[in-house]
Amino acid sequence: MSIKENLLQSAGATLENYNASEYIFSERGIPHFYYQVLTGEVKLNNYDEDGKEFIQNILGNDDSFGTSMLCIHKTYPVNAIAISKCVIIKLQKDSFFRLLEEFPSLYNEVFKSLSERLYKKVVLMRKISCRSAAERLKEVMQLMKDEHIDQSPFSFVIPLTRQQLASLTGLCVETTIRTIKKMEREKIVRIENRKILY
DNA sequence: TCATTAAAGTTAT
DNA sequence: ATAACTTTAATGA
Repeated sequence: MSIKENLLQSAGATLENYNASEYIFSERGIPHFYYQVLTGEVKLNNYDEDGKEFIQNILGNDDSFGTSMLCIHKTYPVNAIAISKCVIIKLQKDSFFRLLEEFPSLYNEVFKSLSERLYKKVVLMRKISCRSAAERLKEVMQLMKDEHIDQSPFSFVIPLTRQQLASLTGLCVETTIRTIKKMEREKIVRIENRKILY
């Protein structure tokens, strides 16, 4: 779900380097660019009044982000922050829309990608609301695992810290840790040198 | 059932 | 070294 890098380049896109924890854009900012991850990982998040983080989404290789806000001229409802060192390709808003005009097939790509995002968001929201901690964690892990080919038990290494898992489910870290431990005892997950296998 | 606080051990920068 | 993450335990809503 991405636009070819060379196509973006020819339309005038530029590469940006970010270090872990650097902001790419922040909440309430005005969208000016189409963004796509080349390497590394990016999270979309919010902080509540107490400073507690809620992660909306984690993006990786070839994922685009911030696109929906570009189309509806509203300010960003989230921050975009680099999780690791990463390279982001970004294209000026006007150039992005010109590119879509020039290559209508891209419209389908973008449309499909946005729809997919929306679908997953709805599914995730339903799964993490009104459920026990263990169920929330299991559903989030399952959703991530669904993206991968190998569905056999314990084949999927959860690519998140317990902190991030907590921020993604709205649980506190301690509860997350205790629940994961319990799930290990119940053979739902396996833990190998601190990595969670599902 | 889960959040919060505190305290201590471990890993990453 | 220092910050970030992980873990355990006690306490309370």
